[in-house]
Amino acid sequence: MLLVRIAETSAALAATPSRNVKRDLIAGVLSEATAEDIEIVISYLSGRLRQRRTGVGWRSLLDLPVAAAEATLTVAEADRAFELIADLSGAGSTRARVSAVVELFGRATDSEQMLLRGLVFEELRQGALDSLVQEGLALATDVPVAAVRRAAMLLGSTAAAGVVLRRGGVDALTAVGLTLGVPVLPMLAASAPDTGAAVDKSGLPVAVDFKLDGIRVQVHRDGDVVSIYTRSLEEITDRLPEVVSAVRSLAEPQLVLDGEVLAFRVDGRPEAFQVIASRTASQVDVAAQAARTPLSVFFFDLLRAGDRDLLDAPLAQRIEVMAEVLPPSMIVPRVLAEDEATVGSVFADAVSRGYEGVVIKNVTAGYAAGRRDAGWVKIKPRHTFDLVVTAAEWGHGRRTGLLSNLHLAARDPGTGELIMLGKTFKGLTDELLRWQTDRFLELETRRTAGTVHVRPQLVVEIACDGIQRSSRYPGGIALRFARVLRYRDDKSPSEADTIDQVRLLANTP
DNA sequence: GTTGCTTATACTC
DNA sequence: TTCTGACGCATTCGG
DNA sequence: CCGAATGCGTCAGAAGAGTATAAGCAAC
Repeated sequence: MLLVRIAETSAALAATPSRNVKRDLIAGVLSEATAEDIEIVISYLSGRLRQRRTGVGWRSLLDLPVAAAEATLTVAEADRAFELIADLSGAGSTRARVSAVVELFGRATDSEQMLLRGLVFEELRQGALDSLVQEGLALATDVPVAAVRRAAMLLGSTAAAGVVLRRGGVDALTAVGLTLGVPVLPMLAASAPDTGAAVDKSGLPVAVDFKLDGIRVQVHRDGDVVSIYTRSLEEITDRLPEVVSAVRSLAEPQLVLDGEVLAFRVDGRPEAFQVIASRTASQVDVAAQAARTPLSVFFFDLLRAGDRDLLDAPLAQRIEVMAEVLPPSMIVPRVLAEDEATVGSVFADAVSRGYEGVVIKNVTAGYAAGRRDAGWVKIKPRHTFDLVVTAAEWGHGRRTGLLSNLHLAARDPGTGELIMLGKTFKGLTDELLRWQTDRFLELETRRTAGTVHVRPQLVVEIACDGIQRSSRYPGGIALRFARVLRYRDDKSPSEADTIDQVRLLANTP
């Protein structure tokens, strides 16, 4: 298939708001794709390259060659080019990568260059990603969407499901099962502001799991072979030797487990997220790091034990089997709750012991991978501060022409200076965006690239999940997941919160 | 040639 | 990771 | 009884914080 077919479809997708029209457009392209092309075509339609990392970023795409006049590139040729580019390494590879990129883009027309750019950045902005492609695939092949979704979850991608479907038809698609060593898309949790809202979503009874602020891991074991995958299904087995040996020590030889790795401080409270993230991201000198910061693994789900496939079993049953095959020390702290009051007390207990909150899980629900429905609902405490806006950045995409990203600062009670703690663009309605754009332009003092600096006059109430150590910001701390709640018209900057008040969050025992 | 700093990329939440 | 807004579908409301 | 209004689930897209690593480059 010619790449221009995808490029034109992508443009058409972007041009229509209707999900049904998008689905039909996708189905049209997929019905034309050959068995050889189908994986690439599905990948591209859902806005992704097949290659996980190519080493090509915005810098490499700064100056692109003049576009080709005629559309000759095929999807297979584009894929092969990215395959070669991804393989480059060592001295001189940066230059080689640039010239390979230039060559590829030089063969692409204008619309194809736009498509390739979108694929590289995963910012196609055509209003269709995986789920709509799944609907299109189902329509094109006359297969129920649910069957496509299920195979995609079990195989880790829609593209993989499409290959099976094209090669072996519906029968092959429905025959796809959980396979040891093939990671499944992880189940995701919805969120709720408090226990009442959470229980409304999940129903009762529920398992109330402590929410561990670490790194999600999916662990497969087939005898001596243990594989560990991240949330995005990247394999990180070699980075977590203690998890490998912990799982190898279990009696059950065949397992698929879902859990979180965590580290502890000497006082027994969980380490900061950054410490665990650093461990999980490190590939060099793993043994020394493991000695310095040992990780613990806590599993909260079990999808396979021996020949028992538990994917569709209710959580209550999966919990029972977990108790059979795992020692209590490897199971997430968890309480079964019949009522909201119990959920509330477990939440309070988890937070007071330094955990991130809780995730409540309906005990009748199966493992619905890749979906963010009401089966799991997370609850986290919400901290709020009144901070001063010192600048705002011009938005992109649907926020073009609007001042969007706010620079937030707290007062230094000693000097009276404002100390920047981070930025946020979240929580702003369209109306608020328009209002603040006008207001900031009135308060403008100077302008730097993409940023309008303003007189520190406006106070916003900001919610965040917590604070973290920062080497970037002058106060040594930064806000985690900051979002705007409202402007405090009733407060002047002198009444905003101080950096000391913000720091108190870090020092909770 | 080695060392140390900077930049780009890719990943976690 | 969080949040807002738009779409599509099902259910309820009103003349 | 039928079209309009409303509610809800699902999806897309706006962009934050940190950390590690490889390659490039300047200084010794």
